Amino acid sequence: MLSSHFRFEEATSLSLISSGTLIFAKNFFIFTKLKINCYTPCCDKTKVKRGPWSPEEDTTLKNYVEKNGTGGNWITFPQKAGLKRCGKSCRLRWLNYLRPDIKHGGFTHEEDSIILTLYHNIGSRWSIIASHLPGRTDNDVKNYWNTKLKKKLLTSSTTSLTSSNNNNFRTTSAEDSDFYNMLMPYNYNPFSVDQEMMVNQIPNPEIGDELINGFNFGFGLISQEADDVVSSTTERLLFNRDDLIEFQEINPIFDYSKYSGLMALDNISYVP
DNA sequence: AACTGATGCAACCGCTCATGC
DNA sequence: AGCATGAGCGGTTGCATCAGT
Repeated sequence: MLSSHFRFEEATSLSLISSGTLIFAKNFFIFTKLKINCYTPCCDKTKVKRGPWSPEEDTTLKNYVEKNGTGGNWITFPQKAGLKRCGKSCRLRWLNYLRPDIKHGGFTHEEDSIILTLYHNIGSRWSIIASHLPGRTDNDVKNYWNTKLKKKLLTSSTTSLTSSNNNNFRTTSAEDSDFYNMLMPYNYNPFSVDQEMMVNQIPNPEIGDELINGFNFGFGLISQEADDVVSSTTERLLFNRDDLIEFQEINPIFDYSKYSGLMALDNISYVP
């Protein structure tokens, strides 16, 4: 049994522009496609061990993988390796902790910069972001963002606002200043020319042009035909260049040339 | 020293995606 | 085309540790 339907919902969008100003753009209508389907648990949770892994379990898992590989099937892995764990738990433990190429320890300034750039461009696609940071896992990056980087970003922007009457980035500490320099447009481009740059923003005329540049997390879809465009697509949309050109024909205010390549949209804001 | 709230991070959960039949 | 299954993802939770009182 599989069914799906669409939903419009009112939402609040957090926008951060390059001057460090935080703006809440209210009354967006977020368009989401909902799917309702059957979900089959991967294992019987009453029969597997849960919680933190013991050193013995780690050794068993590591030894087995080093000798035999993962076998390409994590569901049957615990039985073969002699572990009383869920296959998903084994996979997670290996990928996030036991893999030999995992990098532990603090993130560098350069890594911060890469995370910020990618988060700006593609949002919380942690696996994609992690793929640009050798040795880092999606879980690592996600935790780092949620516990440190996000706060650092907000603190830094607040400091800038309170310490400056103009758009200069005068801050109260060298650390904040360095962090702000990192937020300025930089040259890091995670995608090759062939892969094309992914962008996920459409400027929203309801908010104003000043939000188009810099760190703009708000976007809108404009035109009466928006509903048709949206309905013909699926969630996690990826538009190619032809799509963008077509999109511009429908929405003259949208300048596709600003978006060289693919555009990823999870939620599409709809201005009725 | 004892308590309490904050923080960091490993692990889990629920879901979608991809693939094969 | 539709279904079943396993892999992978992102959000959330639980718990150990830390810092402050």
